[in-house]
Amino acid sequence: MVTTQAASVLRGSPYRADCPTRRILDRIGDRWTVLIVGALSDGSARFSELRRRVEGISQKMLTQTLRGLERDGIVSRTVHPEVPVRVEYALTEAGRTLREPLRALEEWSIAHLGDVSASQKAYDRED
Amino acid sequence: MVTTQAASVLRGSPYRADCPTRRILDRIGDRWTVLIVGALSDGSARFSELRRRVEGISQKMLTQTLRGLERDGIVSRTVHPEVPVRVEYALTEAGRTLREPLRALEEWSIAHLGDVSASQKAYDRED
DNA sequence: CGGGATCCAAGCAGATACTG
DNA sequence: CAGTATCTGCTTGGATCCCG
Repeated sequence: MVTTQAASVLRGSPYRADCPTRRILDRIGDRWTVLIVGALSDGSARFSELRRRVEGISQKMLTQTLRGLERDGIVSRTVHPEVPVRVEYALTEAGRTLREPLRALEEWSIAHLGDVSASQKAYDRED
Repeated sequence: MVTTQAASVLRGSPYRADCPTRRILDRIGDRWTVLIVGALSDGSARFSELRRRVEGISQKMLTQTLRGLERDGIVSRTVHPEVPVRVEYALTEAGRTLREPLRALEEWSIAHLGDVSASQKAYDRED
């Protein structure tokens, strides 16, 4: 989507496809972005190290997500032309400022995980 | 995945599939949740009103997302058995506390949209 | 080591038709 | 009005192979 529909959607009010929040959410909502930003919060890391930190991610998704983050200026990519190539990834300044809102979300998650789980169980039991 | 791998993943450190943040992100990252929560921040609304506020959403996705949010205890659903049925949706207490972290994310988006766009253009131009 | 390219399966989401 | 049900296309993402 966001192809032919995009044009017609652009008319609208808030909560629209062109809304900045929407743009960012499309990025951070992709399941891996937050994990990668989190993994890089401790400091820079190379490709294989990231792959180990973000357990469960495939090589394809790691590459793809990193490209997107690099494109958005959230992550920097540095190639060291050594014998076996070494590539370092790190948060940019913008990336570091993103940690705060993400942490807020994480704290909410931790604080409400119990409530959410309980609510889910209650919902599934009846109905 | 998360099937056979899940067991082996459970050993791990942070950034795992069972991590609370991950659970929440799977929910808010689904493209519509944040928009709906935002639309309900102004107060309760009925189905058709929500559909108008969150422009571009299909009836199916609105229903589906609302069910998920109701299950998570973030949104409440009240059926008024009147002549034409009237269904009111509103944020629960938990839902209201979620507005804050989401707003933080939104503010970051607005603050950095320019940087991100510029970075994207620069990235696309070269390379 | 750090990917790029390709193939393919599963799930997500839109359009449409029907219901209490 | 507020959905449910179904059919179907398209995207997402894993697996695999290959390259500098």
